[in-house]
Amino acid sequence: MVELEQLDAFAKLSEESRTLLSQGGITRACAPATAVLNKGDAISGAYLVLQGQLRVYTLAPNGTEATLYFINPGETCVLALNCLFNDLRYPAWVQAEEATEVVVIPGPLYRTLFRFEPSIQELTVSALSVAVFRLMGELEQLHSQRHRQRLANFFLLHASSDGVLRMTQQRLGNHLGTTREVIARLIGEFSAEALITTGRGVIRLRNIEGLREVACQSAP
Amino acid sequence: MVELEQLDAFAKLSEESRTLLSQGGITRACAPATAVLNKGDAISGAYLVLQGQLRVYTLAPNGTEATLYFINPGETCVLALNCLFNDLRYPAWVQAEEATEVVVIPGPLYRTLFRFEPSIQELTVSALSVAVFRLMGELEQLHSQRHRQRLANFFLLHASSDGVLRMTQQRLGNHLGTTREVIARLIGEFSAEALITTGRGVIRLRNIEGLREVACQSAP
DNA sequence: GTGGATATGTAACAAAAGATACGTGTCGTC
DNA sequence: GACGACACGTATCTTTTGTTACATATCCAC
Repeated sequence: MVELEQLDAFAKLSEESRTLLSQGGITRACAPATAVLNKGDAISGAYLVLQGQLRVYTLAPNGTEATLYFINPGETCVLALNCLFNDLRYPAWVQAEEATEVVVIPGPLYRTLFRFEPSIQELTVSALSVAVFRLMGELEQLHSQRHRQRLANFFLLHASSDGVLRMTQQRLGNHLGTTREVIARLIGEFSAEALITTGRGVIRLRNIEGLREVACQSAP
Repeated sequence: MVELEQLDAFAKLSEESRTLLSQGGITRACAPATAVLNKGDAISGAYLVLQGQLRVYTLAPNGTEATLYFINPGETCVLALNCLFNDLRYPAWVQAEEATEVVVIPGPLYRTLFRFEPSIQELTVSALSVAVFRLMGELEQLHSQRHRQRLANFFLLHASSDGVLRMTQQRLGNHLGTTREVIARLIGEFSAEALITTGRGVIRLRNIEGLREVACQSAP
């Protein structure tokens, strides 16, 4: 588990700020699959993930979800930063993927730190930058790729190093913003092409190169 | 036309920084419809739009464009900021929509200003924040709305106050990330429903309320 | 006004994605 | 081992979007 004290940005802080942070930060544990934030929530502070993974997603009126991005240990939630700096309500939903521990740094404290600590400025700007890049990449993909490509991509990105991905088709659909049936169809194709094998709640990648080809092939 | 001196952030700078900026900023005029930046370009500084409008878009392998966002006077290009702070190549294309004037603030100068001037920190963070919000909105729309809704939305957002939008169907297609034919089809529908009337290179909104309904109706 | 460039209308078809409706398989638990 | 909850497979149908292929219309320059 990552401790607050181990984070890069923390190490560079002044003694005073470090004390402020240690005393002012509120640690919050989130069980897997529980809601952390909902659309419209007021944001009390900056969210810093220590352990686990948060998933930020949208929920369309018809009920289909779509993952916007993940927040990994050491990263902060940019949408929360946004809300802090611009006094807005939270514009999406957040869920804990695994058992997750987050530190909430109260807004006033964060603003103070931002004002005086270069390393916090750095952290803020770079978190926002990364988010812009990720979102833009998503947007570009969504415009130019079919589900087939995006699914192959998802497999390659999220499988563990031994080529195994533990995830149900329903959840895959939620990530890509489509339905289980569509995922099943595509998985059927991939299976037939011997790119993967499947089990209950698990995908095993069998032909990484082939999947890469699918993920990269340009539109017709 | 907006002068550098009239911008909010500029007014709050120290005398010294103001001099630096006036001397270090490079003004660049861009004719309408010309390329300002291409994917892969190295970025020499922060881009600040004084006049006109820049359009940031992606170009899929099959040639279809899709607008990511617009940069209006007084705004900066966040992707350029990204590239500056993270030393990356530019990840998209930029085009001048109208006759546009931009100030390029060289990277080293901008970094210095960012380090010492709260108003520049503010500007940077808020530019990034706004971008994150816009991109997220786009992403959400793209997941949950059909072309029909998105087009109605585009009409409402981009028509002048008297309900006129001067834009060809080809360009509408480029913005929404689809082809002219699809736009023509939808425009045909809207026309038949008396929501709009059309001319060569111009759309006239006839029933704003009706369009709003189309734009807001939730998925089936 | 003629010609070329540009913009639009539209029909017909193909492909992708979404919706509906079941049947089947697998797991844990009682 | 019987049950229910959950996960998966699949077939069919509809809607939406993308493609192809022309015909027509408008504008500008000469």
